[in-house]
Amino acid sequence: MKTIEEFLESKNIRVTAMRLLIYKFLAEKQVAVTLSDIENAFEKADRTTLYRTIKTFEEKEIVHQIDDGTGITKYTLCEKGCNCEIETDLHLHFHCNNCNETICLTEHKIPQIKVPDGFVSENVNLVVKGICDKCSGQ
Amino acid sequence: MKTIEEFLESKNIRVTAMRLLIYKFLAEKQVAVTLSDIENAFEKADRTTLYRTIKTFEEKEIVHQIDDGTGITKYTLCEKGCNCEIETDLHLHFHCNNCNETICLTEHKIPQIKVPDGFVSENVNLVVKGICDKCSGQ
DNA sequence: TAACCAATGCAATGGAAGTGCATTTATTGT
DNA sequence: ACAATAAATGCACTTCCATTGCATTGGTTA
Repeated sequence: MKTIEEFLESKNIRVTAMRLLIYKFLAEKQVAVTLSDIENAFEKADRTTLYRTIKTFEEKEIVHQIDDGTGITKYTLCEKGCNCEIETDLHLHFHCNNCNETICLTEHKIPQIKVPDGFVSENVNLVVKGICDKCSGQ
Repeated sequence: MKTIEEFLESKNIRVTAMRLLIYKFLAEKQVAVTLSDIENAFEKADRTTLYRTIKTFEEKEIVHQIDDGTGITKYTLCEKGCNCEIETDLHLHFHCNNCNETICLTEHKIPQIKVPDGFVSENVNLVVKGICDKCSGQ
């Protein structure tokens, strides 16, 4: 069990207080968060810092974006089984129309999508919308 | 073969010159268009009018939105086989990373997506990114 | 023809993404 | 330990798209 500091360093991310806080914030969230979510959680921090921190995390591949169709970019930590650095990885995300939360179903694989002749598939974004387990009362 | 006027009226959309022009513009486009695309095509028209016209078309279900991950909403005419008013319809869209165009592959059905227990799927948005047939040279 | 309602146009707002630059903080070499 | 260097942070600003309020135009109907 590595510490967060060691983990960040292993990814060539310089450890700062702010980055540790943002990482912990993302880690304890079970859902994808927007920049504003992070902003609200750390009122002292500047929006730009958060923006660039997330961007750094993305480049170092410990965070990936989710476009769930709400028009606002969301972010979530990459987990085991999340090969988001691989172009052909299929991102399956679920957006709850009730609580408005978006989660990453990394363990839930779906079949390869076929495209018509002449088309070359490089990347697939799949967002399922509906009611999540918490809101459906199960 | 109904005229456009008759078609719009059958959908309870009042026919105006502007609406006819916008409808024709959408009809002759083979790809999904942004508001700005329409704006550029009709320099005389106000952006608001275009925006509200598209919104009316959406409400009357002759146009549907596409979120292809570029961050800019695109629109396209619903066609035969496009049951976008049905919640469970699977929207398959293809976004070309080369020419940046997005098309609606309505004839291309894909299998039902399964979600974990407790989750209720109401709607699926699937965007495949890659190289389109024109750009792949086939 | 007057009254009404929808469509249009203008102006302005809001939210999110992104950038330039100065400042602070951390790292490296001597 | 200290100077030189590079990265991280904070502030201000810009841009782009989506959206709304309000006044005006235009078409329908009684």
